[in-house]
Amino acid sequence: MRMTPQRQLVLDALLELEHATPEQVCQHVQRATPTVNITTIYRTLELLEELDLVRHTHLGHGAPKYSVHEHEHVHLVCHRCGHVDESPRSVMDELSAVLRTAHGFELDAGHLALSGTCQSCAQETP
Amino acid sequence: MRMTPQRQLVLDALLELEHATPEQVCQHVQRATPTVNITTIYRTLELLEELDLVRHTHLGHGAPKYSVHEHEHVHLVCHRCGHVDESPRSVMDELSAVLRTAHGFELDAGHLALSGTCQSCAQETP
DNA sequence: TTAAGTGCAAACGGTTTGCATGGAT
DNA sequence: ATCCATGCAAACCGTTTGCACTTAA
Repeated sequence: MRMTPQRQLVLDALLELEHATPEQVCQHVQRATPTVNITTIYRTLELLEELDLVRHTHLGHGAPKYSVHEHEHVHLVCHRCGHVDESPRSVMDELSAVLRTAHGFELDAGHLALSGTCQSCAQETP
Repeated sequence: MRMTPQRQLVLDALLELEHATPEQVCQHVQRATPTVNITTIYRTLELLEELDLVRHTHLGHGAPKYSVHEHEHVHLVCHRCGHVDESPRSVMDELSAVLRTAHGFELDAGHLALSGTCQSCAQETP
């Protein structure tokens, strides 16, 4: 693999943006180098993910979010306001164990988000 | 609301198919009535969801799955083979309580799937 | 001089919109 | 006469593909 300027830019963007859609990564990269094409963003994200440098999470609607593969956490998406909160992975430990024994299922807590109603939205309609 | 033939067909399809994408619902409906347009499927699914007769779940990639709003369960999606298993909602009770106290987050266990590796895929690469 | 990386355009799957027609009240 | 529901076509967003051009090994 060659660490081309484009690839470095994508990685830099992810380090800065924390969680970003391919589209957002592209915009960020294009501020520095406007010629970079979104196709390259997609291809680079796929590559970086194969190298385990990057992960993506499906938040429910629309495009997935990419982030550097560190500090894993669980995503809590509010389906009313769209706000995304985070919780340490450890909150899933118990569930993880249950699913393993009951289904033989190895949970990957980071990959899919949890959906629900966030605190402030829940207060609006008590 | 008027229960038109099209709407009844969509509801019937969901009762029969259990979990289906809008596309799959459409194909099923069109076997009985080929003239029904996919736009109507989308509009009807949205309507039925507002009436709480129907729910949709994001399984990660591609189109969401719709089902009649009964016997709620958690979806376990294998990100290797794509297989979807189900688990009773109660497996999330503990997590649900933790998220409520720690984040004020009201978990909606049915709406988003859990991602991981299913039993048979896990055995292939032990 | 071969292979990998890129940009561009075009296709794609899934979804939404605008608009004109049709039926039920 | 009005309004809701439908079909159709076109636009839309996010993503992937094919292909030609470039560049580094």
